[in-house]
Amino acid sequence: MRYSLKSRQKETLDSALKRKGFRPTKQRSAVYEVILGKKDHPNAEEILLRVRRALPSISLATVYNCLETLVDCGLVRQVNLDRSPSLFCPNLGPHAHFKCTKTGEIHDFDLDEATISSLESILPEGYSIERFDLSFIGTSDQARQN
Amino acid sequence: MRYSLKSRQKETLDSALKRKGFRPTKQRSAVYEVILGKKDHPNAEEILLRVRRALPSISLATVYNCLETLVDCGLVRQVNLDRSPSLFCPNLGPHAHFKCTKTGEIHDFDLDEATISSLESILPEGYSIERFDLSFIGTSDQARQN
DNA sequence: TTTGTAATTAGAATAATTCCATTTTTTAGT
DNA sequence: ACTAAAAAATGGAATTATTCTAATTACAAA
Repeated sequence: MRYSLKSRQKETLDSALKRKGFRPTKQRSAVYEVILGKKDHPNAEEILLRVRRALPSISLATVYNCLETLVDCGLVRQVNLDRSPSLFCPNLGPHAHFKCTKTGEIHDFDLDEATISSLESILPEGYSIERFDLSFIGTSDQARQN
Repeated sequence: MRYSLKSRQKETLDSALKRKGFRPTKQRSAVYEVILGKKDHPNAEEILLRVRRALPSISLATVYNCLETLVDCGLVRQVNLDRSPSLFCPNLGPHAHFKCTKTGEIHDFDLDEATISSLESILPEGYSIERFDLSFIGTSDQARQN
């Protein structure tokens, strides 16, 4: 393999930033790495903790700034379930979220083309969709698997 | 017609409260009336303003308390779109929300049985659904119609 | 009608996020 | 490389929605 995972990530990041006219910085890169590094749904505070392992002086304001930039670039998705803090998610494919009311766990479920187009067909003419959020709230008997 | 709209509302409210062991109060009744009175999606602050026309001394804390009770009784639905304040909605039937990024308007779209069951079939065995939220973000060329 | 409990109230507290002013970094042009 | 201009990072203050607290008031069962 010619390129490591990290160097491919870096290229993705840099080209996405450049496309939007943003500058590459080590903070953005560190935040991006942290989000890709673990397939869970951390919030800004948790991301701060993880990023500080590599970049001890980064501030929470910067984490928020970086997240905003990454979301703007389409590299990361922001998820809001009820009134709890925003979560950030590396899964860019179309998917739904399931939140377990017992454990607080959040699971992703990929959506196939048929489901997506049947969802989008709910809206009549004249509505154009930028994105949609589908989330389920309930309980699951799956074990925690982070 | 034997009963006015309001007296039927009052019965619905009182029996739902009683079923859950909550007491009927004029504040709860006023908040409920306000939410049913206009088919839009007001937030707590806006509900406070509207309720004060009938009950000038009601406090914001009470509005929050009443809303929590009404949601708990299943009389009203709480809607959270991105990070903006919670909205409250009298439409109890299964529906999706559409938020227009240009006007901020929120429209409801009823979901039929087929759509609902196809949505629910996204989750595998072992997941039980208490509720789900489906919201679309985009633009619409419909005129504001509140 | 008392009496215990629940609900309302005003204001303080909290939590997530954004804003602001300053410093640091990055980039483009020399 | 050097430097000016623009963008980003930083720490702390400010904001906003919401919840909590402690005191008062209203309800409903006996």
